[in-house]
Amino acid sequence: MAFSPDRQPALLRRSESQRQMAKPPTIHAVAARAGVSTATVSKVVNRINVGMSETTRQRVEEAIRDLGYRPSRVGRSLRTLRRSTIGMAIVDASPSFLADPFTTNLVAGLTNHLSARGFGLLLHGIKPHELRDSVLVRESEVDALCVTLSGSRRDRLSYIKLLTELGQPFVTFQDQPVASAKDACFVRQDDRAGAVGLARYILEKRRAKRAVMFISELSWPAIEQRVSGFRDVFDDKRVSLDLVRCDETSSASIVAAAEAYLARTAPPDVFIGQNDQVALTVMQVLKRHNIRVPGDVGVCGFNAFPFSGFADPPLTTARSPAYELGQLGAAVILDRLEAGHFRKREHVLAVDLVAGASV
Amino acid sequence: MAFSPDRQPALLRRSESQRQMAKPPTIHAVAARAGVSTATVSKVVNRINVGMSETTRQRVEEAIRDLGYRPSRVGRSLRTLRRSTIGMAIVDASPSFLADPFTTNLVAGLTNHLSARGFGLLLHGIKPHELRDSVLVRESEVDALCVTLSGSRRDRLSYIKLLTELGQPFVTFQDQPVASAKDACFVRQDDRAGAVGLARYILEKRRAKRAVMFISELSWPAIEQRVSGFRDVFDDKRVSLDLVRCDETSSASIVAAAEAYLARTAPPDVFIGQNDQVALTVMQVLKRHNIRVPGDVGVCGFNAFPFSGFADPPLTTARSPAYELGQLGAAVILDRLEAGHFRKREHVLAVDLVAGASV
DNA sequence: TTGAAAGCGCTAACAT
DNA sequence: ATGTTAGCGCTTTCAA
Repeated sequence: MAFSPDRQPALLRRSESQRQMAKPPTIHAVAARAGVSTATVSKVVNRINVGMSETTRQRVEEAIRDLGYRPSRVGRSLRTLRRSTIGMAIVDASPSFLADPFTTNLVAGLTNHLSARGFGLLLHGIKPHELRDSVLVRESEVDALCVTLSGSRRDRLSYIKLLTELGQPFVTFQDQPVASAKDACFVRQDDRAGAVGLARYILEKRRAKRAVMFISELSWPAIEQRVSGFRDVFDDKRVSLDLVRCDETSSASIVAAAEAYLARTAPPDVFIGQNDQVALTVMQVLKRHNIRVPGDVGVCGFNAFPFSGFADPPLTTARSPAYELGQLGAAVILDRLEAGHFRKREHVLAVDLVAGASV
Repeated sequence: MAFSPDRQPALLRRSESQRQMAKPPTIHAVAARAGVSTATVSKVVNRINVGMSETTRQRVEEAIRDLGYRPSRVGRSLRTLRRSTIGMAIVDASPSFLADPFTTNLVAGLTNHLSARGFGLLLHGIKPHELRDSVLVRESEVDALCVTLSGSRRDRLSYIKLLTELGQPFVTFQDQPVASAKDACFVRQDDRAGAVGLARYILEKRRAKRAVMFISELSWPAIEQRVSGFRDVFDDKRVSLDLVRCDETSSASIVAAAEAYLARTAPPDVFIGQNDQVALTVMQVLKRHNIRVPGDVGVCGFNAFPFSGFADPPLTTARSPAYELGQLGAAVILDRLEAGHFRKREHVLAVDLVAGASV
């Protein structure tokens, strides 16, 4: 039965105009060439070799090689209702959402674990107000979702509600468990305990009455936990804690905030950065003001990213197991897909003190 | 016609045992609920509203909302033969392949551009010898590929040959054009010119007879270009250039290499890092040896990652437009998909000198 | 203004 | 040991 050109759908006509785009061979082409049925080809591709003659297998493999056949994951997914793909949504206002070493290592841990098991990671950076309209939410294309959220507690709850309504399992990183999210798992590190450890260490090393912490304008759950950890220890010991907000993705903004703070008050006893980048930047400002670290003031960061140890002095900080969190999240979600439910609602990894020489 | 349970495929049976996994509503469910055909639902979903009654549209939208229907991208892709997904393969030996700020910014630029246009980015970190067996290569699941390659020129050529044979368009980042790759585009920055600029700047600022450059064990095309740029200028002015190899992903390895170098010879006039991390780490080692920068020796890096400016002294380096490369790569590949061919074989972005105070 | 129907590439139960 | 067949969810042409 010959098709008249007009009967062809517009889409196919368009792609036909793309000369380079020779249509890739399908399982039918392989079957025809090998002189077998598509079912047989499928079995060879999927290594279901029970009771298949060696010669047939070889003929099929030859045909696959000759034609350069690559099975279409789309066809398979439609049939099996599995996509072997996990979506990762990083909800962040900054276009350089991937610039933070924490996120970066998290994603690396995720992909490495997933890749090794034949799963792909579909990455999406999403602006906070765009989550509802994002492809990941609007359309169904992954087996499960991973998210790192930002914004106020209220915002985050609304995102979690939105995700829950999708009816897809998801893992959130660095967020507190939410009971109403039934098919979700909360993977995080113990930021609070990490901050408590740092705070105690600081008070061991030096007498302190005043501390200041530089944090981001955008609220992140992990940062709130860190603040709360510091505050608990400091309150107990009657140490005051100022909070200074800045755009932590911009060194200029951190510098400006530090300069402004130093202009308006005498140096405190301790400067705390919400992460290492902030702490190191503040340390440079202190140097320019001839304020010695740790002589005059102490400085500490958070995350222990690789080069924090090579600052001068080496930064006192806490090691965030970001890569491990990513791996764990991947493992947890693959297990969920197998078992049909999350075995635990929450996983918490420890944060260890890294004693530098800046406190 | 009733199905006996036994007739159900194993896969469906298995997923049935996953109680939480209620099968998501399909376009048929929506059609049934709205009392229209699937064709009509499809038109509503895709906003093809020509000649559709307002009431029908509303009924359909209501049904969509009531059921929480999300169109399946798999079904659509199978029909349209488009996946709206770009694969990104980062061929790197290190499991923390995403840790490098350059790569990180590249990927951020890619996803941001793609996300905004409804495309997803499927991320895969791949070990050099595993490319041939990776899902991205073995199976067909994306419209096009992006790659950053590593290894010797010969290795890279073999990867490019492999990718060419897939019959899929691809973009490589930071690699030299290869004529035999017909349906490929080479997007890179002018590393060579960047190095030439740095070398000239160094020789303007100080008399130098000996330079040493710390580079990675694994060969990267961009690094080769940088070496070649430095060498050209230095050869011309009779400045010697030693190359020292180390594992640039490990600060311990950089430190060890620097210590070993200093133990075996007098300090040279200039230390060059293949990137900022290497340069900053070397600078710390110099400090510990009481070798002043830039008093005794000059130091320069490459990439100008955000915190290189806050080292002490601020690092002299060259700004790599990694984020822009990612955006450009995305734009180039989407255009290829539309036009049917790459309009240019190569795109080169400039690398600008960042004069710090370390030279 | 709407619907019927074909078919995208693949898998797996069942028949042969 | 291999083949037949139905159908996964969707889009689009053409008919009504």
